[in-house]
Amino acid sequence: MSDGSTGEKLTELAKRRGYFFRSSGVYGGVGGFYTFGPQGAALKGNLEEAWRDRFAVAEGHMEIDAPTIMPEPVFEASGHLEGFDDMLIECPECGATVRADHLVEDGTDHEDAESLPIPEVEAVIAEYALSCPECGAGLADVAVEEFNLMFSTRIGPGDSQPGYLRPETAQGIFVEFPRLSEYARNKLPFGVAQIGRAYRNEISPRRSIVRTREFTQAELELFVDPTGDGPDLEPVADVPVRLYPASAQADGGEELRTTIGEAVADGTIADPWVGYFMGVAQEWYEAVGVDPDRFRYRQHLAGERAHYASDCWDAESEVDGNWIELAGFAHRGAYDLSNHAENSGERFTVFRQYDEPKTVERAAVDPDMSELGPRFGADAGAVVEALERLADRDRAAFDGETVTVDVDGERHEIDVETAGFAVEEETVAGEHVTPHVIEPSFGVDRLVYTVLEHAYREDEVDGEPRTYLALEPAVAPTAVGVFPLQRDDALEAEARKVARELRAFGLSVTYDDSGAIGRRYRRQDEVGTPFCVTVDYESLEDRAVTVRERDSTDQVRLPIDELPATLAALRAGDRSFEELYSNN
RNA sequence: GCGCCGGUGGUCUAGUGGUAGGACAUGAGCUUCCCAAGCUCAUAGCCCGGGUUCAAUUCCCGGCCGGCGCACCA
Repeated sequence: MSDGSTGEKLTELAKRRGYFFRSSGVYGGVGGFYTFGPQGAALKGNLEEAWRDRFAVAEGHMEIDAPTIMPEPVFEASGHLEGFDDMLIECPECGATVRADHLVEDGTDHEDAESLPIPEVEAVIAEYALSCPECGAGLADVAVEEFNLMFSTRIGPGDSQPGYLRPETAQGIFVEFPRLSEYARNKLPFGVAQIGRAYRNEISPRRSIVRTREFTQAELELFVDPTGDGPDLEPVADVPVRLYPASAQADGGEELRTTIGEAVADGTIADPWVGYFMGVAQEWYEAVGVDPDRFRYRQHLAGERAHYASDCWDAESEVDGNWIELAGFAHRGAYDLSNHAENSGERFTVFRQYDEPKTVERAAVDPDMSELGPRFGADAGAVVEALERLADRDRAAFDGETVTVDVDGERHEIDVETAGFAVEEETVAGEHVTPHVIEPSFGVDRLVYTVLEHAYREDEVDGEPRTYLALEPAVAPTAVGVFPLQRDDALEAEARKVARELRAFGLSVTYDDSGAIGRRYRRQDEVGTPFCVTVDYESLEDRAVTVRERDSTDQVRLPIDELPATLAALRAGDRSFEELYSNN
């Protein structure tokens, strides 16, 4: 056994045992892409299913499945075309690559260089004679290159329209908001979940499946009324959490151990919805096998927050000595919906009915077009609009005989009677509001990695070293290993029959009859199979088998008849092995 | 993208200017064996391209991939 880090040993185990490995290896591989092997795909699927159960089904939200390729306008609206774009400049002397916009911001009094077009950034660099922060070489006249983190493609042949692989699953939900809102019968709050792939052309993918170019997200977009009631915090109020607020990070302060209820009450977590999901997630992460001692919530620093987020907390896990982001809990405000409304011209609002209809006075005009038409010709429309705006803004302007409006710098005098000015009473039943978005966004691949890393164990059984994965039975990719005690036609036939019955019961089963029994236990230990069933000679007589638990290696004897239901209950967590063992 | 280091069976690794050895794993068999036992046999490897050379897995250059550091991570 090498004395490498857990990360190295885990990566090696993952390769060998079919959890995950570099993709397209026969052609040399390509950075940032991984294939989940048979065990990995099953584990990932189980985690996704667990997420779906908790965040979609148990919360009463809907789930959709949107395309991974979307047309350019979507990302113009979302801000990814602009904001996902880095301006890089490469030093001709030392070869260092630096962000051109950062260079400008540091070296001049420009504060938002990112919004400047590239030629202008180049001009500013030349003007101020900015130099390379690494070696000091002048960077005037060095080309600034654009690098967008989105993968681009063309949709259709010929002069087709540009498209992009989505950099987050969220946009697929936002874009369909009008229809989804209709489906939810326009009642806030409602949530839409999605589990799917997202793509980012990372400059430098690292650390196996922690940072890849194609990854799976599980996201929930909860649409809430900005003035509406918050969540019922009662179910999560007492959930203990470990918080690392922005203030503590800034001044080297301590992490905070508190509860969701207290953190929301004292304002550490500003938004109750964000707090609610942090509480739900805390318990969920523990249930699927994240070690609570290596888990925390870290608030984003002001400069770290995305353009849309007013407050954001990350769930982080500690793996191999580093904290990595597992999930983000962001309040996105109305940012996404109002941008899509503006860019698409569609309505991204929900009508909120007042408890009592309100009566309001409204000033309006009803111009006599038979007079304005002939008088202003093609400008008549603009004149009417000017009148409407004026009526809305300044009723007093209509107090006299005539009213004056400016259209394209020209003043026009119009009879108030011709304008058709009147103040009317109107009954308003409600108003259109753009919902705010609360977004819990989970990285599935990183969770797979964390769950494996936190489950990795080495111990000794009867003086022999053992490696095993203490995965939660509910998410373990293989539920049961079934063996004949030794090679023997009668034992093998019985064991195969047991395996068949367990599979018919919906359990994923590995059958293994090779080598010695101890070796087969170890093999299953290493992939994290929680239970193994061994058929021996006595089984043929007493219709009972040995069930062995992975972590303790304890064994109990169970009737074959009861096996499927008992193992299913053990897997679901409805029964515990300890209880079986002590009753045996 | 830059710098340093590296790339040999499935995995981990030894080694060499004349195409490679081990360990573990895997498969077949023997051993009536509930925690990696033993024995026999078998399968299986020098990242890719170019250069130097009679000859390259080995030396040189480039690429790809990986680790670490920097940068990046809306």
